[in-house]
Amino acid sequence: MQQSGLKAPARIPSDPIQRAWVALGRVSQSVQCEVESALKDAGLPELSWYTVLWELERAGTPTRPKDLAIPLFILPYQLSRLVDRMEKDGLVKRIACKEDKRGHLLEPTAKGFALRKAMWAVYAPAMEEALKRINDKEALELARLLNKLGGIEHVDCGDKG
Amino acid sequence: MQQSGLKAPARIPSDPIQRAWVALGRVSQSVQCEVESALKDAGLPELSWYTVLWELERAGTPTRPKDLAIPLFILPYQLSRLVDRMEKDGLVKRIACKEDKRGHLLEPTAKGFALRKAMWAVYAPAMEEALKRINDKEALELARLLNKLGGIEHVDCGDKG
DNA sequence: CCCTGATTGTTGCATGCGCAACCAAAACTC
DNA sequence: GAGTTTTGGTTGCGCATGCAACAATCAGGG
Repeated sequence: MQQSGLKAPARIPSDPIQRAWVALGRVSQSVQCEVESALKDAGLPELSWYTVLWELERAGTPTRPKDLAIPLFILPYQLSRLVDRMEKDGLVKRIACKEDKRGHLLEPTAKGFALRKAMWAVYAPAMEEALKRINDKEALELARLLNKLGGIEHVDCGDKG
Repeated sequence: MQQSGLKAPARIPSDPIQRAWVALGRVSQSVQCEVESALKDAGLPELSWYTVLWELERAGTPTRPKDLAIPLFILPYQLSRLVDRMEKDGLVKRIACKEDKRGHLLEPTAKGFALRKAMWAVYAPAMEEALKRINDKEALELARLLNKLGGIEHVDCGDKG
């Protein structure tokens, strides 16, 4: 009396999958935390602020929130409030959008540019430190596996010099 | 006039390191989100609740918060409030600790056991689904690289049957 | 025993977040 | 071009979170 083998869609993840899941959760939390701490200790804002500033800078031109929300993996209302805070701190400004009066364009201020640069000066070494246990070859292999896992294409992360 | 090469501690992460960093951030967020959504859609609480219940169940005996906080990568005040909510829902109970009157022991209730089981029925397939793009061999390699990166030893993640 | 210091756990407060409702402008339909 | 739907973005509310201060107990001297 053999079971069909087609009915049961392996409901229990294999041990290797479970190991990968656990490692992913713990290690990402751990390194994320390390870098965030470095920024906080330097009296700088959190990484999401950097990412917004970096995306705006990279775009090179005032950008709609909706065009930022997707690459940032962020929900519209999250971005809305993030921009609220950043605008209050004078890092970005909302400027009117003539083509679509519902929205607006986001543009970093001089202070915004300066802050991104200051953050990178802390962010970069912190990233280096957090990932120091693997070498470049391992890092590439790790990135490859992660991207295969997530089906995500390559994106830049920050300043190159 | 050659630079010493000893002074400058590579402050800019190499491209492979940056790629690994970005991939780690995005992919971990993405798969974490996927699994949390599955639980939410099933009307179940979030993963941290599962993890607490699982650790308690795994211990097999009433356990001090401090002995949970470390393996859970959680701060004492976070655990304190998490237990508040779980206790209010009748999933765990705080029982007096004779040896140390400062603290107490945590014990899952019958409802707590049942909930963990119900969550695993959703959690396991969701994990499987979220990680389906890699096979077992790749998962092992991924786990190995992540653990090397984080310097973290193996831990179980949940029910095996 | 009393004093000091470390450990264990909780809490007040301000801030942040998720959700669902909401508004205004655009786009589409007839 | 009035009516409906969709899109872009914000907001009120309740809950969660981080931080720093706090209380209570324990442990180790003198």
